[in-house]
Amino acid sequence: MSDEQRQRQRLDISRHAVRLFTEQGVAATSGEQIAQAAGVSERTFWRYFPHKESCVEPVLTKMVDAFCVVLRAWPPELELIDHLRQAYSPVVDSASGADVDAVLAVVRLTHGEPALRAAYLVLRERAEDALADVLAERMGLPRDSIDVRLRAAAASAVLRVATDDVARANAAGITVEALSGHREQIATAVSRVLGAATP
Amino acid sequence: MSDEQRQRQRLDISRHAVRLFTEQGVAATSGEQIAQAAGVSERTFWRYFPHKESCVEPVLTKMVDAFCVVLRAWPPELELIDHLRQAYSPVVDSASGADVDAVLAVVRLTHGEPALRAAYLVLRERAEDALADVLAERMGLPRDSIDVRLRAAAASAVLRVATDDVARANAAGITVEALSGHREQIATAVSRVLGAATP
DNA sequence: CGCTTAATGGCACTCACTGCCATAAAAGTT
DNA sequence: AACTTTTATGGCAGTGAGTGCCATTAAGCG
Repeated sequence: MSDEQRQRQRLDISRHAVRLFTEQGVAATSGEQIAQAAGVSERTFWRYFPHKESCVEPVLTKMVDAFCVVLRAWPPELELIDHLRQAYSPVVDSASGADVDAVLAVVRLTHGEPALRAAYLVLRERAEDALADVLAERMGLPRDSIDVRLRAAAASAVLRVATDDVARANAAGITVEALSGHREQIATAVSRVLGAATP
Repeated sequence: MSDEQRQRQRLDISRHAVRLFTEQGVAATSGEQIAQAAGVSERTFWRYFPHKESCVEPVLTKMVDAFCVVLRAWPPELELIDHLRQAYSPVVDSASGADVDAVLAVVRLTHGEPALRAAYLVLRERAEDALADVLAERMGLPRDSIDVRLRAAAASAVLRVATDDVARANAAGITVEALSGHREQIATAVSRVLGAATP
C-alpha cells in the first residue's frame, strides 16, 4: 500500500471522527462508532490511530504543515514580517474554506476536551522542531542550540495563541477578511518575537 | 478531610508513582501497582488521580507555582530581569535538593513518554493563565486581551525550553552552580521576550 | 496464473477507569 | 457519653480503550 494512500485513508477516518467528536463529544464517541462511520473494522481503525484523540491529528497537521512550508520559503533578503505578509495569503486562498473551518472547529474543540488539547499541544511541539530547523539554518547555529530552541518555542507559542484566537472569534464560519486579519496578526507577533534573531 | 491533608496525600502517592515510572516506564506500571506502593486501595487511587499520567502533576506544580509566586512579587519599580535575578534564588534555596531533582527527573521522563509529555504541556498551559494574570495587571490590560495572551505564551514557552535544558544537562543530580546558570538564563530569556511589555 | 507479502477482520484478553453499594471513620448534635 | 450525619474508603462488577494472535483476503510480482 502506498504511503499517500495510507495518508488519505487516515484523513478520511479523521474527518468522520472529528464530525462525531463535535456532534456528541469525545467521551461519548466510541472507537467502534468511528470505525463504523468510516466503513472500516474496529481492529483496523486502532491500527490507523493508536489513541482515540490522535484522530484529530491529520486535519491539524495540514494547518501546521502549511505554515512550515511558508517559513521554509523565507528568502534571505526579505524581512520575516514582509515575507509572512506576502506568502501566507496564497496558503490561505489555496486551502478550501471547508478545510480551514474543519481545522478551526477542532481547535475550538480542544477547549473543553482536555484529551484533545493534550494531543494538540504535543502536535504543536513536533511542529516546533520543524520551525527550529528553519531558524537554525537562518541563524547559522546548530538546530539544538539553546538560542534556536528558545526562539522557536516563542514563535510557536505565539502562533498557537493567534490560532486559538481566530478559532474563537470565527466560530460561525471563516471569512477572507478574518483570515487577512489573522495573517497580519501572526506576521507582526512572530516578527516581534523573532525580531532579534536575524540582525 | 482538610484540603491540605488531601494535597499531602496526593503528593505522597505522586512520589511513589514517579519512582515507579522512572524505574520501569509508564506503560509497565499499573494503577494497582501504584496504589499498592502508596498503601491505598486501587479504588481510592483512581479517586485521587483521574488518569494515570496525572500522577506527576503534584510534583510538577511545585515548580510552576514557585515561579508564579516569584512573578507575583515583582515590584513595579524594578526591571523584570533584575527582579528575577534577585528573587528566583531564594526559591531555589528553599526547595530541597531532592524536590528539585524529582521535578527534573519527571521533566526528563516526559521525553520518550508521550503521555507524560502531554500531561506536562497541559499543566504548563494552566500555569500560562496565571502568568497572564500577572502580566495583565502589570500592563493595565484585561487578562484575556490578545497582547497579554501573546506575551504570556511566549514567556511560558521560554520557561519550558529552559527547564527542559536544565533537566537534560543535569541528569546526574543538580548543583547550586547549575541552578544559578539556569536562573540567569531564564532571567535574560524571559526579559527579552517580555521586554517590550512594560515601557 | 501461482506465489509472496501486506492489509484486513475477528476474537480473546489486559487494563484504565467508573458506578454502586457497604462499611468505617470523622464530625457534629443533644 | 451515645447518636446521627456526613465523608472517606474499599470491594465488586462492568464498560471501553487498546493489543496480540491467527485466519482470511487482497495486492504486487514473476
